[in-house]
Amino acid sequence: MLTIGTLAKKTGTKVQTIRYYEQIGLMPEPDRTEGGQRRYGDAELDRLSFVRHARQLGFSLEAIRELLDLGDHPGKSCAEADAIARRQLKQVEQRLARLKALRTELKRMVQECSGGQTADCRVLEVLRDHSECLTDHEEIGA
Amino acid sequence: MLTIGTLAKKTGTKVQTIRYYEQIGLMPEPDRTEGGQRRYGDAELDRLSFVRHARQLGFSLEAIRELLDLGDHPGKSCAEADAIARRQLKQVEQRLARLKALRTELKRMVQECSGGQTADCRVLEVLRDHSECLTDHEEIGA
DNA sequence: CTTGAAGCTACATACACTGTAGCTAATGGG
DNA sequence: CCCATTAGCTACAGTGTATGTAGCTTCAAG
Repeated sequence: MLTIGTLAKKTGTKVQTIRYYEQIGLMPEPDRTEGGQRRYGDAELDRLSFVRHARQLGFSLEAIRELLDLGDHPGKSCAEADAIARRQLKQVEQRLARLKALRTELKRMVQECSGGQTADCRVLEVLRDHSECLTDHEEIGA
Repeated sequence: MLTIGTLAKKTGTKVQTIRYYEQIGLMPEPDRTEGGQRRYGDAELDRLSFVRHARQLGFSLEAIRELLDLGDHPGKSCAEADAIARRQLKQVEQRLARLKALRTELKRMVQECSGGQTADCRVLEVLRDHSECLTDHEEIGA
């Protein structure tokens, strides 16, 4: 039986985050000691590892909820899990494209800064005047 | 004199967002009509354009606050603005690198899915067992 | 039996908005 | 001048994904 702290260490999660996952129903309510402390078994360790790994791959908690549910029904079609993963891949590719445009713009901004006074600063100038941008970039909220 | 709605349209911002920026002190308190409605001039239009453009480039509101402050003092050294932009560029490059690793992993996951039952689903399997990953990826919170 | 680490709950905070409810002002047409 | 519509107003709650804090309790080792 693992304490919450041990589980946290084993999965690279903060203790609060585990309690948060429990609160939103992503992790089950575990057994408790007489004193009221949480104790976890291997099933919980596996589940939390799955969650953390999926989070590292950028899946939302909602997507993870679906994936967990699919995993709980071994007879179900794999197609849904595949769709979720494909959706995620697409999102990642979109973000990549946007970030690349941003990098270009930022690089240009920084390269042109001559180190003088802010009155002539290229960084501020570029920010002031969008028309100077060579690329499209619409990053907000990504 | 522009209404908040016109300003919103011209800058591609939601009306609420403009009021939010005012609330957090990023935009000044504008003049009001007798009836209490906000009216904006060109200075505000410029300022908001600057803010939105910087947001599109991924700068945080805090960074933007600093940049605005630098812009208000034309005699100051450009170095600070440059440092902020460089910091931002570095962040973008880090995110790019991480996203590339993620894409690789997700692509592999999706390619291997044979479309059978979830019991044999490669997508779920990969998520279950981190050791199957070929690349490092530590995306959370990016 | 004591001590100190680790656990507990409940609540606040972060970021950058977005949405809602319920009301008021401004504007254009008849 | 009156009415309807559009746009504005405030105040507050909610989003997602945690993280931090205060003040208390339990557990395990010595």
